[in-house]
Amino acid sequence: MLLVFGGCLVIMEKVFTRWRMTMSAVRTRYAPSPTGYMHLGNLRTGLYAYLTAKRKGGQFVLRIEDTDQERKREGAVQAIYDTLARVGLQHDEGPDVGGPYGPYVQSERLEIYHRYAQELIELGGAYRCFCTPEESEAQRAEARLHKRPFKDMNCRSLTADEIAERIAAGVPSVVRQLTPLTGSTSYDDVVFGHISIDNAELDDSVLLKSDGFPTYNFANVVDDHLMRITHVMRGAEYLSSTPKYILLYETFGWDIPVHIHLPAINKSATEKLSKRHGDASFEDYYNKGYLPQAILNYVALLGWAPGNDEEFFTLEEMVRRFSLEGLSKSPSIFDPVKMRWMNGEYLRRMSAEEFHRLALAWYPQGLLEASVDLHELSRLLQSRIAILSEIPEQVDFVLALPDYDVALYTHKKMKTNPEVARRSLQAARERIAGLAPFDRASLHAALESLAGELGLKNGQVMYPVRVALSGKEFTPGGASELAELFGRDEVLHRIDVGIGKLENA
RNA sequence: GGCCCCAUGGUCUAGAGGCCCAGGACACCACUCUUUCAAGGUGGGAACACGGGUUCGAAUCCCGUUGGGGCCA
Repeated sequence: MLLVFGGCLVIMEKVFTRWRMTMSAVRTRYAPSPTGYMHLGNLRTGLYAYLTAKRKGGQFVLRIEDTDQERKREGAVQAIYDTLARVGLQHDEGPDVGGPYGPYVQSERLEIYHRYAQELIELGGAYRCFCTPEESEAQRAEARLHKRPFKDMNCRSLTADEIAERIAAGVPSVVRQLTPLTGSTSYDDVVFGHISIDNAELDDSVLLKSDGFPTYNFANVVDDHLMRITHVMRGAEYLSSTPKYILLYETFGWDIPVHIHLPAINKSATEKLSKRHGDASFEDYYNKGYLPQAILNYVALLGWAPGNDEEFFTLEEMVRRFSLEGLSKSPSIFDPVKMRWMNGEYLRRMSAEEFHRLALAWYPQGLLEASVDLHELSRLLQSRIAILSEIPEQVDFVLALPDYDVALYTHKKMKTNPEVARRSLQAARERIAGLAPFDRASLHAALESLAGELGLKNGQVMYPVRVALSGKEFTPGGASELAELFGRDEVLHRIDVGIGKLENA
């Protein structure tokens, strides 16, 4: 009778918990480590966390996980703020903006972890371990030999007196999670479904290090609970250690948040995105001339699908369209080619003025001072580049005519060779010298009719002129566009150089 | 090695038993437009890892194999 009653209570409590979870506002957090760079997979996790919260009108919290003091880097926190600001993921609470559940930097929460570690020990969920690193290592090796997880049975069974004695003697200690020897722990992940593991398989991992810092294994649970996080989103690498966190929540008697693990983003089937190759971080791409919005958009699509064929979304649209059902469980490979295409697409879709404003930062200094219509140059460039960093190489011929080879004048499809080119250039020079007005349309018309008069194809005149003006095989814009850009004097000069080359060949 | 997870074209994915001899996008190829190259337009090749079940019917459900990833070392 009592058992039945107890069972009812448990069920009621579960129902109540679920009810409370759905009724209260969604709170998610983004918890990067200040390592100095923002991994794209990480950024995506932050994005999804943001979307999950905002979709339901909830809060998005920024927490700095700096318990790994070795990986900490100067200026890294600022870099996190900068990146979030650039992509538009505005946090409601965080170290810089404050909030009711601070501090939001883990290294400033050490007493909190100490307090809860002590409580956990009293609740039987953890124990003090006095083993030296060498002793622990030996035990671990022993456990491995027997294919058993590591549980420090010696320290687990220390009496209160023994513990007090050692503490009094100043023996350094760590706090380890006390994982059950029997039974199993399970939870339901939104993406991966039901995850279950035998408790016997769990390691007694360190919760609090001897230097007083907590490990991720402990801090994430304490903080997520204290910060009222309702939906935990993180990389799938935590999928199999989450049962240990569940155990912690249960021992403390805390509500278990919804867990959402996200598959990794890799470089290839066997390689991860690595910092070394400069292909892993937001900054890498940003500095290469990729647009924050394009990066965010592309990354959003790695692991999430809206359910239809759309693939261009502003952040606001993503907030509206995002749904956890669209998350996929298999890891994805970052495709730099498609990333590049998408960035180009963003470039092409923006207004000419907006593009020009961005392009300005990539023009060589000399060009900014030259008497060249940069608005016009930008217009020529807009459909021809996919990344802003391609601008310098595209416009290098504008300031100075390269020393090119006359072989350039030979083009099969255009039906030109040095002979034809020389004839065309000489005639074009004459025609252009007296042309008025000197603009693209009249230039085009003049060269076109010139071709007719010479009995040549348009390309047989246009192509040599374009080569003479640029000294390059490919250029943004054709003969008339470039001529307009340069102005008469420069055009005549460059054509003369071309004729000179052809005569000496 | 033990445990957990994953599996649609080269890549990102749609697909939640019949609408699928599988749709979209990038990439690739061809054609087209054309004053070069792009951009644009049109078309094309290309996938349900394998083997067993379940079912009238499976890419979709179950089991196994293979491959891959993660965690613990």
